[in-house]
Parts: sequence; C-alpha cells; structure tokens
Amino acid sequence: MLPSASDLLAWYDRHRRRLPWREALRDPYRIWLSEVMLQQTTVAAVTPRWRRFLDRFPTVEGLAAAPWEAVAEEWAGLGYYARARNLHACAQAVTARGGFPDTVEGLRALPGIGAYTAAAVAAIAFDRPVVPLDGNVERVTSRVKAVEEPLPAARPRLAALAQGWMSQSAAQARPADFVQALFDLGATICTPRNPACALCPWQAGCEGRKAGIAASLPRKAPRAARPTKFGVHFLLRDDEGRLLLRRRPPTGLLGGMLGLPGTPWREESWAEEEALAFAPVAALDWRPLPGEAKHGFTHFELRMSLLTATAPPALRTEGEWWPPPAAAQALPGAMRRLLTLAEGAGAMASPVPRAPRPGPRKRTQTGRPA
DNA sequence: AAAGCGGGGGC
DNA sequence: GCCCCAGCTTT
Repeated sequence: MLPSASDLLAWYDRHRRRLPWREALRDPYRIWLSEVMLQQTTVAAVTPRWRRFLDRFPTVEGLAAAPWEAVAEEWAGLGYYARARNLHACAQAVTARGGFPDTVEGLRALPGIGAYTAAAVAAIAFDRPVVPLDGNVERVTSRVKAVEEPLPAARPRLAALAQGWMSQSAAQARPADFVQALFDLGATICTPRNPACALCPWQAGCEGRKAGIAASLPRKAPRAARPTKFGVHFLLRDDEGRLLLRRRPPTGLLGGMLGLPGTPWREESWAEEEALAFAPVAALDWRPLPGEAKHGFTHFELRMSLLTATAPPALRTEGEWWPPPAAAQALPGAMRRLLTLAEGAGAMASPVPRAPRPGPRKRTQTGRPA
C-alpha cells in the first residue's frame, strides 16, 4: 500500500512553507536560480542572497551577458564556487538556445544541472511528474519504507520508491506541489533529529516508525577524518589603504574568486623565510601579525597566518587594489577571515564591515598601524 | 565508487 | 564538536 499522496497534499495545503521562489510561479529562471543556490545550502542562507541576486541580474539574458567578475562578486560568501561558474555558463547556454528546456533530459545536459536539479526544475517549473532525490526525500523515503542499507548505495532504491509514489493520480494532478510537499515534510516534520512523527500525515503507514528506528535513518557511511592544513598570506596596503587582491586560478578550491596572495596550503606548517618566496614582492619589510585565522572546509581545516607590509608608491605587481570594505564584500569567507584578523590587530586603515552592534563604536584610528 | 568542493546554523 | 543542508563534477 502506497503512502497516500492525497493525504500529503492535504497536509501541504495547510502547512507548506512560504518561500519567496514559490511566488515566482512557473518562472524557470527564478526556480533554477533557487535550486542551484539551495544545493547543500540552507533556506535561511539562500533567501536574502536569492533576492539580491535577482535585483542585480533580473533576467537570464542579463546574467548571460554579465562579466564573470560581477557574477563572482555576487556569489562571494555562498560557497561551492563551481556553482557560480556553471550558473554563468548555463545562463549563456540557455540564452543561446532561446530559453530553458522543459524536459528532464534537456535540463540535465546543461552545466551545473545534475539529476536532482533537472528533476526539480522539470517538476516545479514545468509540472513534470518526476521526483528529485534530495536530502529531504532520502530521509522521508528511507524512513517510510525502513530502508537500512546505508547511503550512498541506497540512493537508486530510494529514488525508485519516491518516483513510485508519484504514480498516484492525486500526485499526477499536482506534480510541482507533490515534490515540494515531500521537501516540506522532510524539512519540518521528518527532520534529521527528533522527527515530529505525531504531526506527520504519513505516521500510520511509516515502517521506520513502526520498527522504532525512524530517527536513525537514513544510515550513512562513516566520513573520513579532516586533516589540518597551513598557509601564509600577504596583506599589502598601498598609501591609500587599499589591499592587493589576486584572482585565483579558474578551477580548484575557491576557483575564479579573489583572494589575498599566499603560499599553497599544505599539511606542514611554514617557516617565515620559506613563505616569503611566495610574497608579491619579497624585498619589503614584511611583519607577522600575531594570531591566525581558522577556516573549516569540507575536507580539511585551514590555519592561516598573515604577513603585512606597506607598498612603496608606484609599485608594479600583478593584482588589483581594493578598498577594504569592497574587498570584504567580494572575497570568499576564508579570505574574509584574514581581513577580520588584520582588523583585530589594528593593521587596517579602515575597519572591515561587520554586523551592526548596538550603541556608538570607537573608530579604528586612521594612519600608521600601531 | 570515491574524492573534491564552502559556509553556516542547530544542537 | 558534529551533523546537515532542495548536489555537481571529475577521476
């Protein structure tokens, strides 16, 4: 007996989340943008960034015509920067062919659109009866059917289960709502910890609940330990207080984004003399800042230290000079932390913008660092 | 099949 | 501190 699509849709009509991209009815550009931003990223993090992105790039044609530097700046801080590179390439492909394809196969062929996003856009923007398998749907399906096989091996089985539920006539009548109902069930009731089974429209037929193992599903393969890596970065300020930034290589970690010049990141720490070989200009009075900036990546923990110097007038070196507030906006989070470290040490001519604090605040003194 | 790829929030 | 998040691409 299938879990009732009709029961789930009735629950959805009463309890669905009000999300801004759900007001963009059948606009594939806005729905696609939301889906890409939501890849491994929470609704709370995406919401303000989705609005801001659309203010700057209201149409897919406008996004396609924009320079990469503008797209990178708009994506800075959101993470997984290959998404931004693929987003830009996808916008150009869509513009060239005169609009979004309306089938799973057509969408799947575009840059940055995998099995999940192709199904999500097809279902939500074009009402195709396909179920995208995301973390929510994995959780709901594995619990309802008490699937104990661990991920990722169980993924094909879970996808087939969810797609089978779509075969009911109530789901076929409202494919976009049915998949979003599955998302909302997973996000608000069938949560990773402490699922609210008593409120669930599917509690009666849930085999995981019956067996008392729902909260422990889906099972997952154990994850590898994260090593620590070290890097030394260079904060070079010119006579106007601007900072030297460089564009990172187009692929790899933080690919295509701006950053402070620095050493490679490796598991062995760096001696200062050794690091100086990577300085933008070696023959300057580089001074170490006390402390370090830490940043957690998915697969390693990074500890960065900072050397600072003042650039002589008319210095010529590769890179761009950015005023600190604009730099903080354009940098990925890991690099932003270095600016925060420098500000804390009083090494910046102007403060790095931060969340507003109550009450008046003493300005960092302008001029020579203490 | 496994690894590389960010950042933030909840507990 | 650990886990998870509307995953995709490359090897």
